[in-house]
Amino acid sequence: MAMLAIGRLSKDSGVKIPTIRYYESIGLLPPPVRSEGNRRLYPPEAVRRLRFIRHARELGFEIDAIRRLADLAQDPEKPCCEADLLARRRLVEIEEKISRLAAQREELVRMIGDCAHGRIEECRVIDTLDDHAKCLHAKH
Amino acid sequence: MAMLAIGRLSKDSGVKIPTIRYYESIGLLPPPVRSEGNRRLYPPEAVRRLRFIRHARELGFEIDAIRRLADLAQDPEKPCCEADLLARRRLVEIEEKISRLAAQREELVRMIGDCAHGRIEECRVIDTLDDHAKCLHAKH
DNA sequence: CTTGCTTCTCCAGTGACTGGAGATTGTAGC
DNA sequence: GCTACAATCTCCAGTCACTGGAGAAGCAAG
Repeated sequence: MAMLAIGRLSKDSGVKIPTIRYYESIGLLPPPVRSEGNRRLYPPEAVRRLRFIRHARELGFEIDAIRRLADLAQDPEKPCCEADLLARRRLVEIEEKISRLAAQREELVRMIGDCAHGRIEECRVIDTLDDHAKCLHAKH
Repeated sequence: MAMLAIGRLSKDSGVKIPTIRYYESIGLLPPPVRSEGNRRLYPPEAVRRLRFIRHARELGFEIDAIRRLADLAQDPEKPCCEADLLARRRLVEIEEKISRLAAQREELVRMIGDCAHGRIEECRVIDTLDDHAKCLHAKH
């Protein structure tokens, strides 16, 4: 089986070279064998592992969670409740983030809409920032 | 007028003491006068300025933007188009973030819903992470 | 043999804080 | 005045997940 240089692995997986090295340094990606000239040489499976990691990152999982997910993926016999739990946890996080952002959006829209585009003195944007009591929602 | 110690300012503004010192170090908050014993002594207006900053942070503005907003707030005669622009820019950012999160949410919900809670081998969560082609949307 | 590409290691920077160590200052009670 | 104890001081390191630069070495083609 043909081994891959880091540049090739990077292209095939969509993960940048420094990031691959970073993942190795934190133990997320196992250290590969080296060539005589000290270059990293990866087995073809590394592409799959890195794609897995990338995909999980794109869904916003933290490195620690990915470590666990990736370990689980190696072990087909285990029950999948932990994977499920991690996914649900991430989902809760996402929903919290969305509602926080939605509250921010609402207030910004109101600030911008109210603004008469005159001088700072009567600017709703500055005015609202200046006095939190002028927000409809104190939730953010 | 009574000057405030940093602990008092912190309580009145809702900004933690180390954060206040940090804001000073990056030039967001002007360095206050010092007591004989080298303690920071703030004028009462500092409370308002810090609340302004906190409110803007809660709306997700970056420090650089807040610097500009806070400077504008000092100058009632200026036109408010810059404040308006900064707010609109932040709004666009928020909307982008929300749509990215919504896409993540959608995929996670699908992964979790499809999962039969059996072994990893047939786990939809792991399976989907493993093969991005199994996502409906490649958008995240 | 030279040119240019890839890779190597090490280190510093990002943003916005947060917290700890160890020293000093201020204050309240006795 | 003395003793606790609280508040504050400075400096530095850590957070998270990378990202990029410097300078050196290896490698492939012409």
